[in-house]
Formats: sequence, structure tokens, C-alpha cells
Amino acid sequence: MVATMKAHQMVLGWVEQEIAEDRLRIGQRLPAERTIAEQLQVSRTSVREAIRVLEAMGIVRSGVGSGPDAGTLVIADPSAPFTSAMRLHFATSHLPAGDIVQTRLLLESWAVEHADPASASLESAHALLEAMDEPNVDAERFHQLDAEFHVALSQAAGNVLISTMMGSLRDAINQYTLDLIVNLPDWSATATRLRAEHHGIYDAVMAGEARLASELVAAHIEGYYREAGIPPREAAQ
Amino acid sequence: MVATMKAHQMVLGWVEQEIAEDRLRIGQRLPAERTIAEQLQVSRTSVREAIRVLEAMGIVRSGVGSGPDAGTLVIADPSAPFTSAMRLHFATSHLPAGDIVQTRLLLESWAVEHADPASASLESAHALLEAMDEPNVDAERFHQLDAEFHVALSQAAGNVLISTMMGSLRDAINQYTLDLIVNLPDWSATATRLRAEHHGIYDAVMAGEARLASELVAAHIEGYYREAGIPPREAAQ
DNA sequence: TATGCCATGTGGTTGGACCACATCAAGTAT
DNA sequence: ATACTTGATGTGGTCCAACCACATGGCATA
Repeated sequence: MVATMKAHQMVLGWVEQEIAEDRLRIGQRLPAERTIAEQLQVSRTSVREAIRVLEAMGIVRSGVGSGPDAGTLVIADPSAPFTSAMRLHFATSHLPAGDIVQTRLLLESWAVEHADPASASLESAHALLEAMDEPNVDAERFHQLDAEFHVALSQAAGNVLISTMMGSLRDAINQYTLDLIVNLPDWSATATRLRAEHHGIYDAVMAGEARLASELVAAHIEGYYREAGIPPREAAQ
Repeated sequence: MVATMKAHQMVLGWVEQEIAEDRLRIGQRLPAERTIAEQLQVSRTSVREAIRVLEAMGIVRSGVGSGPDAGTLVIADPSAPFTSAMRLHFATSHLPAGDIVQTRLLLESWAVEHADPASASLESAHALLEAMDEPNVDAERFHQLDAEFHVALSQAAGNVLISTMMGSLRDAINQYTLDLIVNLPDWSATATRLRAEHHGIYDAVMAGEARLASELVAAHIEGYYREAGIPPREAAQ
């Protein structure tokens, strides 16, 4: 069993077991690479390959030097694997943009419908709204705030998996849409419309109008991507 | 820019670019590790670290020897990063099981509601139904068929991202629920109920009763996990 | 013609060496 | 006594050279 496994996979399995059995907790440091190599009787190279994978999964984070930021420590960044893997798979053309948009639509409209108006993340959302209302924000800055607003909104439902996925989906095709959106013939008019829609969604959530909020956000997202030339996939019926 | 990047990240970027600009397509082979190392002026070690990451993402697959199965070739397995990363993050206890169940509920009920009754995957689903109806399938086998049935059902909506995520979510907590389910006091009765529910869902989909199918599958999943002791997270309101 | 063997090219693994970096303790100059 | 310098230490980052296991394909041989 152990002998037939690739060396780096053995290390991965070891780390997973250490985490699952609570010997490794978030914030704690892994043993030094050389130490792990000796303990598991594999080369340091294999240990490093495993750590690279864990790093890509958002499970650990490595830092050189000494002190608190050094060494390899356990973190929890569920968005890392989604964002990077999604971008790659999107690049292979085997993951249609329409599917991504449609999925984001589903996740975010659910999140908004189930948002808790008392959630602290809605305060962040409101602050972001005001930042976007500033008359002299440029298109790029607006785009950034826009993304953060949607993430904050989704977090109000309290499901970390759904809000994480939602954000990653947006990121995956962000570069794909950014240029198209900011170079629209009348960006100013578009920005005005987006501002109004954002306020409408936010107000509906705060008023507890779950169904309305959900419909507004769905229309908002669909309109956004339609303008960018990526309509959500037609649902089969 | 290039100089400040970690070596293996440079390789990752190179591969992503090759894929994005269509010089690397699915099914094609990457150059040999030693060749890439020479081309990009990095060590073979760094190339291998990058390939390990791509492998974990389901973007490439490596094989030794000669012939068609040898070398590192580009594949498209979007489920790989979800399944493995989800399992790890679940192990860190920073990804509540309730969130996972709730998300699966959302994805699958959507997929069933938007399923195309003419989809070929529904034929697979039907075959799986019949296999589960065999009186002498044991609990473990039933569980396996059950999982495949739900995946086949989800694929009928035609959104590869949603059906992939759905399957990975189930896998992530599969081990967690398997023991509990098969060791129920009266497994036989549970199996009978599950069979009936499966048929009900399938029939509703085939009849085009989208809304009904969606509600049936939601109740089915919720009941399943409730019996296993993992009720979906209460939605905030 | 049929069989066996080995050259070739692939990824898999290892050990060792060196570098860059950040800290901390010891030593030194003021 | 204080402030500064300096070096020891331990971390990940990188590279190299070698060897292994494996699967094929062509060559030599029976």
C-alpha cells in the first residue's frame, strides 16, 4: 500500500491525516521540510512537491527566513483551488463561459435570497456602495469595488462554500469581461445604471424582501454579462 | 517581473499561456520535463513542482515508459481539484458539513429542475435505477450506484460545472456518511424508501414536471443527510 | 519467420550542495 | 549602561547529477 504510492502522494496523505486527526491545526507550522523528509523516509524533493500541491489548494503557505512569517504553516483559503483551477480549465475551452455565468447566477441569487439583514458583512457592502457612488472613481476602481460588493453580499447568507465559489467564478472570467465592460461606448451611463441596481438589491435585502432581492440580483448579473457578450447558457428544457 | 517569480510559478504561467493561446490542446503531450527545463531556463525540479500542481488540478496526467500512455499530456478533469481540495478543507473544520450539504442541495435541485428529458445521461440514470432494484445488491454497492445515479441525473441539465461540483461535494463527505447509513437499524427499509424516491424523481423528470422533480430531489437529499446526522445548515433569515 | 534482448526515452526518486532571507544572540564600540 | 554591528542559526528556494523503473521498438539471433 504505502510502497506502491508515489512518494509525494504519501506526504499528501500524511498531512491530510495529521489535519483530520487534529494534530495539525490552522495557524500551526508544519515541521521543516528536511524533518518531514527524514520522518517519512522520502527525499526533500518529494516533500516539496506535496507542499506545492497543498499550497495550490490553499491549505498551507510557505515563507522563508525566521520568525512568525517563516516556515510552512496551515491556513484555510478555500478560494485558492477554485480560482486557479477554474481559470485553467476555462482556458482549455472545456468549461464554457456560459456555464460559469449560469452557475454564478444560481449561487448568488440563492445567497441573496437567504441573506440575513443583520449580518455584519452587509455593513461592508454598504460601505462599498458609498465608495462606488463617489463621482470620480475610474472604471477599474469601480470594477474592483463592484466585485467586493457582490462577495460581501453573498457572505450575508452565512454559507462560506457558496460565497467562496461565487467569488471564484467571477474571478475566473474577470479578465475576460473587464476590457469589454470598461470600453463600452458610454461607460458613464452603464455605471449609473449599475449603481442604481446595486442600491435596489441592497435595499431589498435590508427590507427582508428576499424574493425581490433574488430577482433583482439575477437580472443584474444577467444584464452585466449580456452586455459583455457572455449570456448565460440556455437552460435545457 | 519574471525574475521575482518563483521558478515553478513561471512554469505554471508558461503552461497556462500555451493552453490559452491554443498551442497546447487536450490530448496533446507536453514536451519532456528535461526539455521544458532547458527552454525556460529553470531546473527540472521546478518543472516537476509545476506539473504536480497541474496534476492536482486535473489539467495534466503523467505516465512513465514509452508509448501512448507515457509522457505528460493535457487532459480535462474539472472534478479533480474540487474533490481533493474540498476533502482537505473539510478536514480543517473550517468548512462545515452543513454548508456542503446545503450547497449540494442547491446545485442538484437546480440541475434536476432544468434537466432535459431527452438527454442521453438519463438513459444511464435509468440503467442505474434498475441495477439498484436488484434485490441482492449489498449496501456498499447500492451506495456506489446511488452516487452514480445522482451524477447522471445532474448531467441532464447540461451544465458541466454544476454537475461536477455536485459530484465532488458528495464525494467530499461520502466517507463521513457511508458508515452511518449502511449501519442503520433497518437498512433494508431505508433502501426500499430510497428506491421509491429515486423512481419518483426520475419519473417526474421524464414527464417534464420540473418543479415537482426539483422538490422531490430536495426532500430526498435532505432526508438522506438528516438520517446520517448532517442536516443542512439553517438558512439565515 | 519468430523470438529474445537491449538501446532509447520517458517520468520517479534521491542526496547533496548552495543561495537568499529573517531573526536572535553575542560581542563591540560608544 | 546603551546602542550598534556582526555572525550563527534555521528556514524555504533552487539547482545539479545521477540512478531507477518502465514501456516501447528495433536489432540480432535462433
